[in-house]
Amino acid sequence: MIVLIDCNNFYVSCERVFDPSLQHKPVIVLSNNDGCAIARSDEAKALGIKMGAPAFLMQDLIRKHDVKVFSSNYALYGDMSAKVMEVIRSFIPDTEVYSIDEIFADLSSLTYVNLLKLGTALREAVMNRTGIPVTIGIAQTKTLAKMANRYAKKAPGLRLQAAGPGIFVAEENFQVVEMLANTKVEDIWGIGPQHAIRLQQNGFTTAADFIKAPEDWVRSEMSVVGLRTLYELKGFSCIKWEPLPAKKKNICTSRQFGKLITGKKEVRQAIATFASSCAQKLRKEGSCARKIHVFLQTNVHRKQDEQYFHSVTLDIPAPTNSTVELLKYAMQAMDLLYKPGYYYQKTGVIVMDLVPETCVQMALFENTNRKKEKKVMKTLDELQENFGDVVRFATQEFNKKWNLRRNHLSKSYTTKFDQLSVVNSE
DNA sequence: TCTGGGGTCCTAGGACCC
DNA sequence: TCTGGGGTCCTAGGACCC
Repeated sequence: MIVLIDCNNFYVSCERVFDPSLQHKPVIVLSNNDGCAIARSDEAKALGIKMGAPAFLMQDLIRKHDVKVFSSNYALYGDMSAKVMEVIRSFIPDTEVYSIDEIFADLSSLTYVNLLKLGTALREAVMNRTGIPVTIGIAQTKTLAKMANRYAKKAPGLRLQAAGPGIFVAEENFQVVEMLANTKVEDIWGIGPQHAIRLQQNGFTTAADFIKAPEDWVRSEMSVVGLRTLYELKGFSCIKWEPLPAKKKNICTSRQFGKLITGKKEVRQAIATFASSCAQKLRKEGSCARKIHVFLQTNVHRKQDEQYFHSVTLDIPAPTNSTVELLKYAMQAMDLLYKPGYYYQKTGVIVMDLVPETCVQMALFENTNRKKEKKVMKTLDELQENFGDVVRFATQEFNKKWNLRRNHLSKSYTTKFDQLSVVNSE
């Protein structure tokens, strides 16, 4: 059996841990630039605030209902996530971290356990040790566990058996049947809006309908991905178990600007900053890139402006994770991309075609001193690790005009000593 | 004035090879 | 009058996830 543990309204719950006065109040956390709502408390959802809703359209609602608003604080959420995962692993060693707020655990190595009791114990332990509320779904496969988890959250009135608060166990056949019958196709993990429409058009409304669909039809309409989902729902595991995070194949850093920019200098600063961030992420992964892709675009939502969407991909002769080299190529790309006269809103750098740094093929005419450069990068990473963003390459500059808006940032409770407040005396 | 930022996998079709 | 057959690699685009 597979367990899926999912943190409830995770970013909001993190903010609540450090400010208990936020309990029972509508709270939302905004995306970068304070753009859209990306996490909502139950109270905020009840007010009709949708996932991804733009903040500037909700100003009245926020004022009227005194919604508490936060800029996203990823350093904090990352730390809290690690703590939650640690608690889970202390119960079940075989786990797969699926996202910042979700973790799968495989129970097959455990001898007989009462699943409902296990779920209850997990919820209580995570709450006691981290303050984060979680929901638990237990079933035969990952897809079914996902569904059980969702079912525990969304359909409390319908659950007949095998449920505690925030838990649903789909173990016996009748429990699975009940869950499938009460789950719509669009709520199945792996079925997005496009496939949901196609399924509905063909008379498949619920998961119980979908499970009866002919396999060759599913294969031709939804490819092998859809077929895997179908098998998973029938109780046959066919989604890979990945206990260790796989190495990334692409790494991307991109942002919208705090305000529209036009100048080449600002665009250059931004691209340099993102390229340098990609280089850092690459070194952390232990990978080198063979290609770099840079894109630059205007704001699609501003119909009155002339639009510009362009990108360039450059091959890198010898795979690298050196900031110096990546900056060089990023600047070449930037010169190809930038055209004056547009109001730019967003740019980004993607490093692609990654290879492990241990098996990097040298270029034919090597002219950089790799050993020396590696030392410089190592020092740079250590400085960053210990003191934050204190050293930069000249092109990045300081005093950015286009910095993110983060007007509602909570304190860095877990990462900065001077902002620490005593929360938990455990 | 203001609309996120990451990722993955699969498929079809073109280019190219013998 | 005739116009092969089989393969690989790469890329763009679509669909999905959080």
